[in-house]
Parts: sequence; C-alpha cells; structure tokens
Amino acid sequence: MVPIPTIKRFPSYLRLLYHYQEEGHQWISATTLAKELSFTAVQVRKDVSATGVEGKPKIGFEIAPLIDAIRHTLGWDCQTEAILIGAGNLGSAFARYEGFSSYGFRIVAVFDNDPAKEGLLLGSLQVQPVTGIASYIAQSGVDFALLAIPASVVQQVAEELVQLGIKAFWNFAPRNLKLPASVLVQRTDLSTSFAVLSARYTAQKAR
Amino acid sequence: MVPIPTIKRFPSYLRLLYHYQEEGHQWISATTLAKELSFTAVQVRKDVSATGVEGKPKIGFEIAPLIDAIRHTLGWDCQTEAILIGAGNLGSAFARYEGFSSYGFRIVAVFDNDPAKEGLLLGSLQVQPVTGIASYIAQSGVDFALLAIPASVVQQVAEELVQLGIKAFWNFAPRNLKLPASVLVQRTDLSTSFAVLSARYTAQKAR
DNA sequence: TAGATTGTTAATCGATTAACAATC
DNA sequence: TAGATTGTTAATCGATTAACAATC
Repeated sequence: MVPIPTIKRFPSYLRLLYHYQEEGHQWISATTLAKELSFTAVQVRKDVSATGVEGKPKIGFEIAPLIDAIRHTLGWDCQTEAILIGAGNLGSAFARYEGFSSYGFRIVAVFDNDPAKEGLLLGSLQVQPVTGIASYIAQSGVDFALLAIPASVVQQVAEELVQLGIKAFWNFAPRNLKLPASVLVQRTDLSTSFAVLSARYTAQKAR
Repeated sequence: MVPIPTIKRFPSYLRLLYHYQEEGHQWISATTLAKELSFTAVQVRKDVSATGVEGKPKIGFEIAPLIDAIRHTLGWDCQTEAILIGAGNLGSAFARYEGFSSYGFRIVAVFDNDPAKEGLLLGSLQVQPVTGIASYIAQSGVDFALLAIPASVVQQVAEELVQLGIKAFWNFAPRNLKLPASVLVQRTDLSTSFAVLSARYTAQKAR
C-alpha cells in the first residue's frame, strides 16, 4: 500500500506535472520536481516509485505516463459522484466550486432541510428537500456523500445515510463520526488545520 | 516542542471537554476521552502530558485546567485577528463563518479586487477594495492573512502582503508559496484531503 | 487491601534521509 | 569517459504502542 504522506503529496506533483506539460516539456527529473515543491529529490523518487513508474538515468521521468500513474493510484482517472448534504455557507461554496472536476469528483445533487432553500440555484445545481434523498440514492446508485451540516446533527444524518446505502463520507462538520468499519469517513476540519498554524504562530511570537 | 500529530488532536479533545463540562462533569479520565474519540488511553495521556497538566490516579484529569492548558498550548487563549483576501465562493463562506470565534480567531476585514463586490455585506463585514489593504495593515497592525484567491495569483499577492507587514498566512489556494523562512504559511487544501479519501475509496472498491 | 488509573521507560513501527551501486 | 541521474538498501528519526511501577 502507498503510505498516506505520499498520497498527500501526489496532488502537488500532479499540478506541477500538468504545468510542465503545458509548457511543452515531455520529461522531468526528480531533482526539478523536488526544487519546485521544496521536497528532497530522494523523497520524490520514493514517491514516484510507489506508482510503479520508472525513470531514465540522466533524463528523469516521462511526464504523461507519470500523470496517468498518479491519477490511477489516487483513483482520479474514474469519475466519483457524490451528493452534498447541507446548503449553508460552506455547502454553497462546495456546490459552486469548479475545482473538484480536476480530481474526478462531481457533486450531482444538493439537499437541505430548510424549506426556504428549496429550488435555490447553486452553480448548476438546485437545492432539493431532504425528503427526496432516499429515492435519489436508490435511483442513482450514488454511494458517496459530502456532509456540510452542523456538528450537532451530523452523527444522526450519517447513520441514516448509511441505511440508505452511502459507503463513503467526506465530513466537514467538526465531529468524529462513529460508523461501521465498512464505511469510509474522511474528516476535513478547519480547526485541525488552524491548530497547527496557531501553535506555530504562538511559538514564533514567544521567541 | 509539542509534536504536530498531538496538536492536530487537541481541537477534538477541546470539543469533548467542553461537552463534558456542560454536562456538569468536573473530572474526566484518559480512558473515557480515548473511548469517545477512538484513540488509545496511552495516547491521550501522552498528549495531555505535553500540556503539563497532571492527573490523579483512579480519578483522571480536572476538566477546567485541562481546557485552559490546551487552549494555551494552541494559543487559543489570545485573540488572533486576520484579514481575508478574496470574497469568492470560499472567501464568502469564511467571512460568514461563526465557528472561528471558538478558536480565538477573527476576520476583521475582507478585500476583493472585483469592483462589483465593493460594499457587499458578508456577515457583519463589508467587502473593501484592494487599494485599501496597505493603509489598513499600517493602521491596524494586523499581521495575519487568510488567502482565498485563485492559485494563479496567490504567490504574487502573498509577496506583496509580506512587503506590507504580514507575517502569517492561511492559504486556501492549491499552490505552494515560496516566501522568506520568517513568514509562517499553512496550506489547507481540499485536494490533499480528498486524495487520501479517494485513494482509500478506490482501494476498497478494488477489493 | 484491591483495583483502576496515572506516568514513564523501553520496544516497536513507519516514514524520511543517507549512502552508494547501477545506468545512460 | 565523466557526470548527472535513477533506484535500492541501510541508518536515522519521530511517533505510537507495550510494559510496568507508582499512586490513591
């Protein structure tokens, strides 16, 4: 299995590879990648080797196959469709965000329990009432949900969605979900990220 | 120094400690914390020891001092004020987000280079033209900026802000910033988080 | 006293980094 | 050939986990 830290670096590699490709390059060395991304060249080679791509001494790696291999390792060569639960501040931003497409991710429906939001247009998606979730999942076969709802309700909503067939969650509410082990959960939480910055900021100020 | 993984767990501890405090508890054991958060009890004790708080055998840790110690370690006992650059989808969501206050973080001004957005009200903040950034920084002494602008311009904007006195960035654009070592940069990037989820999802499907 | 818990030291595990042979 | 680069093996580093004494 590919180590998590390596997977976290893959999106940065991808962006840079696309950039070099657009500039007309066909090959790139680990040395160059490392310099651009402030990694070490050894780390780049180790990361690349996890994709199975092999380079040529003195030249480096061929860009196009490397892009394909990283996309494949991440699963970004297949389209992943998800429903979005919650059309508040953050939910609205996600519904309108166009950057998802570059990682094969697409929000196909938005639900909110506020009747006042029904029909509201977010990008190209109309907010639907939560009463329609069950039939939507049944019909579409979607098994991936993005949770942009308050922490106080996220556990209960997630449990209901599991009952309806959802197998993976991207949870933006600041609460740990307790779900069956077969269900994938990834939490993306502003507070975690801010904690690191804040602790470093405070430590620096103290100096 | 407190290890980064420990710092990342602190916000989860804090939320649970507040919850127990509100329910009228005065003490909590590492065992209980561990069970609630799906950590091990040893890890909880190690994390707590990094704050300097000591527990009582057979009882556990006193909640109020532990909250204070974690908040202090993170620097969340001091107010941090920041300006927000960019009032697009994500920027607007941040400007309106009320959860920041619980970690001592406050956005005090929002700037956008689109004249059409000038004066727009986001929560309690009015979008200001970017021409006013220099004087705002000079007058307020703010040294923290949140970047919610496109990747294509973020490097240049950040460099300009460093010139104006900004010392720390929370960068939401998917690009690595190259700035002087004295400047703190934390990137929070949807693609990194999604990469981990996506790779796990794909690995699971393959099984 | 017995038993649950804390706190620390040592062992383990996993990722990063260093060293170096292989290649073009 | 010389030199830059790849790829791998071994060493290092840091965090997690195990073991166990100390405490109430």
